[in-house]
Amino acid sequence: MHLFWQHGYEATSLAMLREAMGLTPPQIYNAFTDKETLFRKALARYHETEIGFALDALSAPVPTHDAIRRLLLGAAEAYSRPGKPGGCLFVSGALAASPQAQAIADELKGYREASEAAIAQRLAKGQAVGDLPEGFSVESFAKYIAGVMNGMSIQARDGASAEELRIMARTALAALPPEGQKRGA
Amino acid sequence: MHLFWQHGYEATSLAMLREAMGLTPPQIYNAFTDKETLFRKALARYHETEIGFALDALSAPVPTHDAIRRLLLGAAEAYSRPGKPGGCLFVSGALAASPQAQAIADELKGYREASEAAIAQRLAKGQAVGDLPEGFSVESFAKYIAGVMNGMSIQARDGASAEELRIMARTALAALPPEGQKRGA
DNA sequence: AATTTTCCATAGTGATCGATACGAAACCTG
DNA sequence: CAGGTTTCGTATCGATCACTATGGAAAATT
Repeated sequence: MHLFWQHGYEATSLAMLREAMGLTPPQIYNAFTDKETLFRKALARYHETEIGFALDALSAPVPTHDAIRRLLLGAAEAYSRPGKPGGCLFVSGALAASPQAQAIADELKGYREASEAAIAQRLAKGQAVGDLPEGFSVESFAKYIAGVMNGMSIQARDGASAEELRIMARTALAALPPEGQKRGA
Repeated sequence: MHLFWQHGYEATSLAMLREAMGLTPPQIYNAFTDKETLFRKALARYHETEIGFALDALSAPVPTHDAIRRLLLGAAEAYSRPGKPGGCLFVSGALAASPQAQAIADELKGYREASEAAIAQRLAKGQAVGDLPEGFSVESFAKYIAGVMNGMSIQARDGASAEELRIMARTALAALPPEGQKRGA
């Protein structure tokens, strides 16, 4: 997973994986069928172990502003963990790919779009309970938040520290519209 | 240039370049020495022809807010031009690379860092003339703006339209601090 | 203990990578 | 029109890619 995260799908060779896992080629193919299946297993593991912060943030019983804050600050931390490749595997894994690996690139694009959709859903919920103004486009803002996270992923890859990413996250939060009036307030 | 932009440095094969340029392999190597030099030529051409908006925006004799607005709206347009690969070559060219192509990845990282530095320089100039508050960190905000542009590049690659990118740009601009008092005003 | 069976690492498969050696065609000179 | 030179495309180079067939060692059974 770390190799795919660091070098991307295509640039990670079987020889690198073999050495890192301490397995012989037949062992790898017995266990994972082929390289593409192995990569998908790595994606699933990444989803489970590295970016739980996102689901946690979006499903936490807190006001919408706080949920988005948790999301962005969680990303700042997850994208700059010591000992891990910087950024997000969903971005680094295959942003540009050869025609043969188009299916992999599309799969990662699907993950990114799912993230954006999850943000939009959380914003829509916030709008429904009055955390956000009526005339507010949740889709547009979700695209902004998802885009900022993608940008943080690249900044992390370029060496940005956790603190620098946190500052970027807090700056991005300033674009949120002022908190709406709660119905009961 | 379009092939490198679309598929990245490593995933673009000589066979693809040969077909696209209508040249034989020796012609390519006579003209460009090797693949790496050809890529650097493509980078230079990209810098000259596709992203002049950035230098224009940062050097325009307008208030700082307007300069940053021009920068982000210019990116929205440049990253979604019809007939061109989406996003920015400096991001798509080699975000993740094999160990053999580390030099290329580092070069692109250098371009990204130079962009961020140029933004910081423009913000510092704005702070000097009172467009921005005193206690404002130009480095942090430059990292935010550069990060947003990188994020726009990925959103564009995922199919975001020019209008969607413009909305993202305007949303990002809302994070700018309120315009400071001009000295003479 | 002898024999069979199972398993697994080594060695190699065809394909493709970036890059180039060689033969043919074209061209300028005498 | 002949000779010498230069240019240029084909065919191929060694290396590496993802992937697999095969030989030999270990294990299991009689």
